[in-house]
Amino acid sequence: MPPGEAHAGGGDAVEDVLQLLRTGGSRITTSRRLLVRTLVERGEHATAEELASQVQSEAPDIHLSTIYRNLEELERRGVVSHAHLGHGPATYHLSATAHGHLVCEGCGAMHEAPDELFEDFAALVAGRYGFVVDSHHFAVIGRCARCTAAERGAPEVG
Amino acid sequence: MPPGEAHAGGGDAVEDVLQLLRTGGSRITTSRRLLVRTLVERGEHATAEELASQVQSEAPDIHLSTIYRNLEELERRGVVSHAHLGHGPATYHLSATAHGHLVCEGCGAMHEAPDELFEDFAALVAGRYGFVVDSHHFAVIGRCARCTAAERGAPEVG
DNA sequence: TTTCCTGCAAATAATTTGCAGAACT
DNA sequence: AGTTCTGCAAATTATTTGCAGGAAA
Repeated sequence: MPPGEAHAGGGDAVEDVLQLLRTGGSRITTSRRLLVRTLVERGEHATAEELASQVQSEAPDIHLSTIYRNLEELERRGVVSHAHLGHGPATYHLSATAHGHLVCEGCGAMHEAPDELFEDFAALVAGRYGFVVDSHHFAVIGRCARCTAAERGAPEVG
Repeated sequence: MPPGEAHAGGGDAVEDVLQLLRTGGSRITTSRRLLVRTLVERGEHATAEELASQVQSEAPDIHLSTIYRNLEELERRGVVSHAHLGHGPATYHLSATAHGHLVCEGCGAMHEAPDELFEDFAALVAGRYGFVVDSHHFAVIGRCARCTAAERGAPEVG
C-alpha cells in the first residue's frame, strides 16, 4: 500500500460505510462522503468542529449543523460513537476504531486504553449489577503519572 | 439525633465547611451558607440548576451565576466535586459523599457504585500507566440489566 | 473602610431546530 | 418527481464574565 494512506483498509472503509448508508435508505451526499473519509483518516477522537474544519477544507459550504446531523445519522447506524471526555465538546470516532480513554484532569492529556484494560472491571460490574459496561463511551478521569509526580513536589493552593 | 436530619453529622457538616471557607479567607454569605446546607442535605449528585432552585426556595434573589461561582470556590477548596454524567449538565456533590456512577445509556438510570468496585481497575491502570484513577469524576456508561434484557427481545432499528 | 461577593445582563460555547430550496435516486 | 439533505438563521442549553453596587471582616 502507498504511504500516506496508512490506516488499514484506506478508501475501502469509506466505501463500506457509504454502502451501509445506501442500503439503509440514506442518500450519499458530498458532505457525508467527506465526513466519512475524514473520520476514517483520523481514526481518532475528533470534535464536531474539528471534523467540520477538515471537511470544509475541501468543501467550504458544508455547514457545521450538517456535520452534526450527519454524525447523528452515522451514530444511529452504529458506524460512529461519541464520548464525553470531561469538559469540552464531545468527540466522535468510528465505532470500529473505538477504545477507552484515560484523561488527565491535571494537564488534559489523553491516553488511549485498550479494551482489554476494562475486561476485568466490566466482568465485575456485570456480575454484580448486570450492568454492561460500554468502555468506549466514557473517559476515565484521573491524574497522569507526570502530574501525579509534579504534585508530590509542589502543593496546590497558594 | 432527631429524624429528618439523617446524613451523618447534620448541621455540623455545614459548619465544618463554612469554617474551612472562613479559614481560607473566604467570606460567609447567605448564598454560601444555603448552598452548603443544600449540598449536605442532598448528599447526592445535583445540577447547578437544581441546587439553585433549592437555595432559591429560601432566598429567591440568589442568582444562578452566584451558585456557579460558589460551586467553583468550594471545588477549589476540595469540598465539592463535579462530574460529567454523559450528556446533560454537570452534577455536583460534596467530596465526602463522592462515589462512582453507572449510567445506563438506554434508560438514563443512574446507579451509585461503591469505591471498592473500582479498586482493582484503578490498581491495574496505576500499575500499567502510572495513571491515578479518580473514580468519582466520571460516569461509567453502559446498559443496565433491564435494558440489556429488553434488547434481547426487541431489535433496535425499525 | 477595604476587599470580596452578588445580581444582572450580556457574552460564550456546544448543539439543535425550522424552513425553504437544492440535491440524490 | 418525490423525498431526503442542506445552508442559514435563530433558538436552546450550560456556563462564564464585566461591571457597579452591596455586604462581610
